[in-house]
Amino acid sequence: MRVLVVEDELRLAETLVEILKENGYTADMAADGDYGLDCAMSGIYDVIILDVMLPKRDGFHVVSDMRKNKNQTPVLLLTARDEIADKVHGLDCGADDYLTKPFAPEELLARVRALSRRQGEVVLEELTFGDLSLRLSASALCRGEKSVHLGLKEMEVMRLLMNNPGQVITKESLLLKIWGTESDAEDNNVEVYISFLRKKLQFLGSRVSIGTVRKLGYHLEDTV
Amino acid sequence: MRVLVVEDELRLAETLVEILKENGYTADMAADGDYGLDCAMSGIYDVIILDVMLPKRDGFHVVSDMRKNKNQTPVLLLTARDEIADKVHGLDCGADDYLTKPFAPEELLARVRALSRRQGEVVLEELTFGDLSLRLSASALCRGEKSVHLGLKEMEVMRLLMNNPGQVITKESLLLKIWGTESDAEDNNVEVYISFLRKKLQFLGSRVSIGTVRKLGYHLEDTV
DNA sequence: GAAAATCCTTAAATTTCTCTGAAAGGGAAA
DNA sequence: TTTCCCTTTCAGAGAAATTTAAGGATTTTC
Repeated sequence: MRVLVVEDELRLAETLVEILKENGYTADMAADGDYGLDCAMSGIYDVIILDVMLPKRDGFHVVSDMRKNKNQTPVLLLTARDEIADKVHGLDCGADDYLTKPFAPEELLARVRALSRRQGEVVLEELTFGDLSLRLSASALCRGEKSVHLGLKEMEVMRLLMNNPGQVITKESLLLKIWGTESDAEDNNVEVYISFLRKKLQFLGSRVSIGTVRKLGYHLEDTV
Repeated sequence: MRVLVVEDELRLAETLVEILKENGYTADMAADGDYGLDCAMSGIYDVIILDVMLPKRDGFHVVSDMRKNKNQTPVLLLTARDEIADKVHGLDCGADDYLTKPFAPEELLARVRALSRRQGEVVLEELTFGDLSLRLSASALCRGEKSVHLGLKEMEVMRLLMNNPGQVITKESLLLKIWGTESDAEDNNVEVYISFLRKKLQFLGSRVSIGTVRKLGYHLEDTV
C-alpha cells in the first residue's frame, strides 16, 4: 500500500511519512504541487495526501489536473482552515475526503484506510497492451493461455510501463517510483528487472517487447 | 459473521454484544455516531445494529452517510419510540429494518439473521469450490464421504477464500475481517491457519489447494 | 576506429517472507 | 478443578525475491 504525501512543510511531511510507515504503508514525499502532480500521475499510489497550500501549484489545482487527466487515485486533502468553502471547493475539484490540521494520527489513518479500501476494490484488475494482460491481483502476466508469475518489483515495473503505453519511462523515474527516494538502488537494479521481464516476455512469445531508448529509458513496443 | 453494535448506553450495548456472541456472531462496539460510521465504513461487517439517539452523529445521519459513500452493509435501526415517522425517516435514510426498544433477544436475532441473509452475501448453508464443500452450520469441510471438523477461525478463513473463489485475499484483509481491527494478531497467525487448512485439505485428498502469492496473499486453486 | 559511456545478462550473495512443528495460553464444559 | 479444544506464540528451516557484482555487448564520442 503506497501513499504519496504532498506537503511543503518539511516537519509535517516527515511526521506524516513516519506515521504511515509505522502502520505498514510505503510513503513517498513531494514538496511542491508540480512535482506532486508528476508523482500522482504515475498511478502507482493507492492514496494521495495533499496539502492545499503548496508552492508552484496549489492542492485544488493538483486534484483537478489529476482528474482532468483521468487519474482516479483517491485524494485526501489537508487544509489548515476549517472552512466549509474550502471543503466544498476541494470536493468539487475531485478530492475524495478532507482533513483539517491539526489532526490525530488515528484520524489520519482511519481516513487513509477508508480511502484505500474504497478505491482498492474498484482498482483496475487488469491492464492490457498488445497481446499482453497484466493481472494485478494474481500478479501474473498473461498472453493467451500462457502466463507467468511476476514478483512485486517486476509487477510494478510492468505496471508503470503499461500505464503509460508506448511512452518512454526514464530509469530515474522507475527508481523513484518503485524503489522510492530513500533507497540506494542504482540504475543497474532497473536494468536487471528489465532483463527479467524481457525473458518472461520471450517465454510468453508475446508480440510486445520492451524497447530501450539510450540515455532516456524504456517503453513498450507492440511489433505488429 | 461479524456484527457492529453502535450504541451509547453501555449496558444495552453489552447486552446486545453478549446475545450476539452467544449465538455465534462476532461483535464489536462503537459508542458514538462518528466512530460508528468509521467502523461501518470499514466494510468488514455483515450487519450493523445502530441506535438512533447517539452522541456526535445520530443514527439517521450515520446510515445516510454510509449510503452516500456507497457502503451497502445492512443496517438495523434501534429506536426508543414506536413512531411511524421515525421508521419512515430511518428507511429513507437507507436503513434496512428497524426494531423498537425494548425487544426480545429472539426478535433481535431473527432480524439480524434476516438482514444478513438478505444482503447479496447470502448466508449459504453450504459453500462449494472444486470438490470441496464447506458446511457452515456443521463447521465441517467435506470432500465426498470424508469430512473434517473446522475450528471457528479455520472456518472463517476458509469461508473468505471460498466466497471469493480463485481471488487473491491479502493477509491484511483476512486479519481485518476475521481478527478485527483491535486484535494484535500478526501475519503469522494467518499463516498458521493457512497451514492448518492445508493439512486438512491434504487429509481430505482434495483437488483444491491454497496457493500463495508472495507479498499479496492466498487464493484457492482447483488443480484440474 | 578506438576509447568511453551506457546497457545487458547472469550468477552468487543477501535479505525478506513464508511455512510448520511444538509448546504455551485461555476459555468453556464436565 | 480438571480436561479438552481452540488459539496464539515462537523459532528455525526453507523458499523466493531482491541486490550486488562482474564481465560482455552495444552504442556514442572523439
